[in-house]
Amino acid sequence: MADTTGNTTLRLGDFLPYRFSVLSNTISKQIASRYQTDFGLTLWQWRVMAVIGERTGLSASDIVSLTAMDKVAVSRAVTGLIEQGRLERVTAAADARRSYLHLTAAGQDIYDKIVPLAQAELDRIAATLSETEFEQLNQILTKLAEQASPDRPLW
Amino acid sequence: MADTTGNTTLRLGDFLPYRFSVLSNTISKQIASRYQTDFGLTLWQWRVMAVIGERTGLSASDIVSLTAMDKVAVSRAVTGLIEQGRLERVTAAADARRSYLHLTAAGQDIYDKIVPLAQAELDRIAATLSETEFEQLNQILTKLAEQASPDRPLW
DNA sequence: CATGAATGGTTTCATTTGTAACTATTTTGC
DNA sequence: GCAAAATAGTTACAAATGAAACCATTCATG
Repeated sequence: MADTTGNTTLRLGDFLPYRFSVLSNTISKQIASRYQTDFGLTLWQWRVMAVIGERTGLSASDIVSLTAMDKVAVSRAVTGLIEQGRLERVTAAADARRSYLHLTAAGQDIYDKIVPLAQAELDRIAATLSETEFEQLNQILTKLAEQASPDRPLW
Repeated sequence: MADTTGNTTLRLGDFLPYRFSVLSNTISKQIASRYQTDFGLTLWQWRVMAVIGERTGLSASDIVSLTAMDKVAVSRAVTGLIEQGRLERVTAAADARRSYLHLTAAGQDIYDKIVPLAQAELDRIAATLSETEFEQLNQILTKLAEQASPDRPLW
């Protein structure tokens, strides 16, 4: 406590939220550009595919409540995927407002291609860290995420 | 290794880059909205102020090379800050292309208000974690950042 | 069983952001 | 000392994003 004014100057480059944001955006952009050039997918389209690939038949609003995407983003991603023939929509018999989403064969195809790719990205990240650090990071993220948005179930 | 196809389905909600991105965006949005409502600053305007507050007289391109912002973003942020009377620009005597940036009195004023606020945010984050976890996180971020963009000096 | 509220999803419009081209000035190489 | 390349910064335009209004349908209530 060398500063009695309370106005220590802030070192932006050391400031955790800033570093966090920069790093996260760097990683996201790399991933996004890869998915774009290799598969013509936006990050959000990929996220929608990832959710449906994991559990088929969910509706758009299921995706909204399961992820951090908002409904407009999901709607647009879904529209794009359908145009690309990678997703199909089946109106629910019981409720004409909602529809269930499924990967088409083509969709499943690239899903199967991307999953190992995503796994490889994760491995690349993990490789930078020791085993313990990797676990620590996951734990820390869980804590921070709970704190940052206590309301939203993580999954 | 229960899956011999290689196509383990991916759990998006557990996928580190995804979690990273969601968390970082949540935090950034909270901060941004605070700075916006309390001071009428965008996140980028604040970042420019933070850099200049720390070291006065830098040029826009110095900021670009020091931070992860690109030159258009910096240019726009600087323009905005000048319009708000929080930053001033002095063309360099030796080189008419560049100009040196300084906080005005008004700028210094809100800088001095924001710094403790930012500090408080950091404390709030730190409070979620144990002392060790906090250090671990910083170390891990450093490692990951080096890996993610080996080129850019951290500061 | 009709009316108002709620839900699922899309569309519209304004704002933000990114890319590329551009102006002005300075530097480099001959 | 002059043309070509480089640098600082801005502008113009396209694409991405977010907020709010908007349909259509279903649910809840009297």
